Amino acid sequence: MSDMNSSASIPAQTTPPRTVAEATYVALKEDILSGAVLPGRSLLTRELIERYGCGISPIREALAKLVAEGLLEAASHKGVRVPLPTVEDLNDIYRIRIALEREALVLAMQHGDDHWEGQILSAAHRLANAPLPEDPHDAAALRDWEIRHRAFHNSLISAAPAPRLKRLIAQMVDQTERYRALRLAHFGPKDISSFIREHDLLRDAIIARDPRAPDLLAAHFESSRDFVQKYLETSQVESV
Amino acid sequence: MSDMNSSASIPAQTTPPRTVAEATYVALKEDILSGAVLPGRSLLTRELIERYGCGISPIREALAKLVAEGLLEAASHKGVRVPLPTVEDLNDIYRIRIALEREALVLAMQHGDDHWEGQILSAAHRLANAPLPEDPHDAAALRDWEIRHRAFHNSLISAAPAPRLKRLIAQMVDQTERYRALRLAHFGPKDISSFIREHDLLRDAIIARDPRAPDLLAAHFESSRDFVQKYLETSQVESV
DNA sequence: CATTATTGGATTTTGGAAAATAAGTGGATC
DNA sequence: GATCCACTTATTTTCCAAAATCCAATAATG
Repeated sequence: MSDMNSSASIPAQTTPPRTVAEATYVALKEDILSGAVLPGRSLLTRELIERYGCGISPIREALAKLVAEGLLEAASHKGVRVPLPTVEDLNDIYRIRIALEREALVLAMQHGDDHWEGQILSAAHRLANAPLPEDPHDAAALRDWEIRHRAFHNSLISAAPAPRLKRLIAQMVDQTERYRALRLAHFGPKDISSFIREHDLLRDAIIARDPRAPDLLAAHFESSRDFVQKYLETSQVESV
Repeated sequence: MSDMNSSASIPAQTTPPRTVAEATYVALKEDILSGAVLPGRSLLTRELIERYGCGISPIREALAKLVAEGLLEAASHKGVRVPLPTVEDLNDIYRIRIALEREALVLAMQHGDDHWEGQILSAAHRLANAPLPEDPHDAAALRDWEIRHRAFHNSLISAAPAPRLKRLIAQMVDQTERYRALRLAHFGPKDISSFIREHDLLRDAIIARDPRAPDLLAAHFESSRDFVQKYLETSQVESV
């Protein structure tokens, strides 16, 4: 009971994969989000079998799941590939995420009790204690910060009694993760302090049940989107 | 070139299934939405193979896709089943749908041209010309009305340049379809005329770019949700 | 020379059979 | 009489080989 939630070995309450297909799904997803599999290039079944050391069926099942989530795109008889990052796609994704998270936050603020508030304060504290490193190449520290950042945003809407809504939000969070590298690579000290302030304001507004909190959350995501968009446009020419 | 788009043989631009898995997916989905496979009962792979006359692989792929869409729920090593309809689930689904469609409508009203307006007027006309039958047991007429109703709502947001958003909305529409039977069975003359009026107001507000149109759309869905909810609560005891 | 068929190789898709897991059953023990 | 354990059955999950399909390069034709 002492270390049920304190264990930070694995983000969230990751249940151990019960089938090969699940394990493959998790591994493949991580490789997509981390950028290990390049956008645009189509994934060959044969290579995937070697890489993840299993048969066709689990691969196929994992691919189908990722396609349904939108993390991969498929053309019949032509394989699957990671969609290319574009400004249009970025806007499309953030628009959905903002609409859904706003809804979830309203719900959470209606139904959340003091236990929920405690979770938010705890997650905010843990986020504040792992500041973004000045050096954008410190992968381990960046990853740690990302996990805590995710945990913070997750805590905000955790009290919403809407499992489908929360599952959809999780999917959109994954989608925005695809742009993670682009975002973290360009973080400067000024952006960091601005981000921290937004998080603090958000936390306080939510705890105080300030009706403007959902707008703050939306604005937070919009600034995050704009930040990525700025560097996506410039790097558009370089890549591919 | 003459009849590229004019052919109305099949609703929407239903591309013919290119693989067995696709065909199975479509058939199984239709069976779920129409209520042919009962909620709660777990689907046996063996039975599905017989029913749809194919091997395991396409079945498995179709199931995976439907699970990812939320139309089926799966437990590891314990098969899949149609989720039981509940008031909580209904609210969860409609909450998502309303948030997303509102967003899409705002976008469509910004980007829609007169071609889009024409599509709306056309779809509205076709909906008005196929009034809901007085007899709630006229399955063919009900189905025809449903198709036109869907086409109308689809036309409203068709101009939104947001493929991911529209795909997600389509998924949510499917989810609400699960409650189709419950909704159509209890439609009375009063409900019908009320529905028609809401559609007309919506059409006019959107064409006129009335900023209150998104609110009208949300209210339309809310009344639809409340209608289903009323009869879901009473029938909860009977079934299962 | 441009355009259309053909062919070969690569890739996806499928069906069935084997392995792994969960559920059900009966009997022995306390 | 109730509980637990070993065993049997049912079901899901996985693997693999064969069939269907697609793509690109080549040959043939006007």
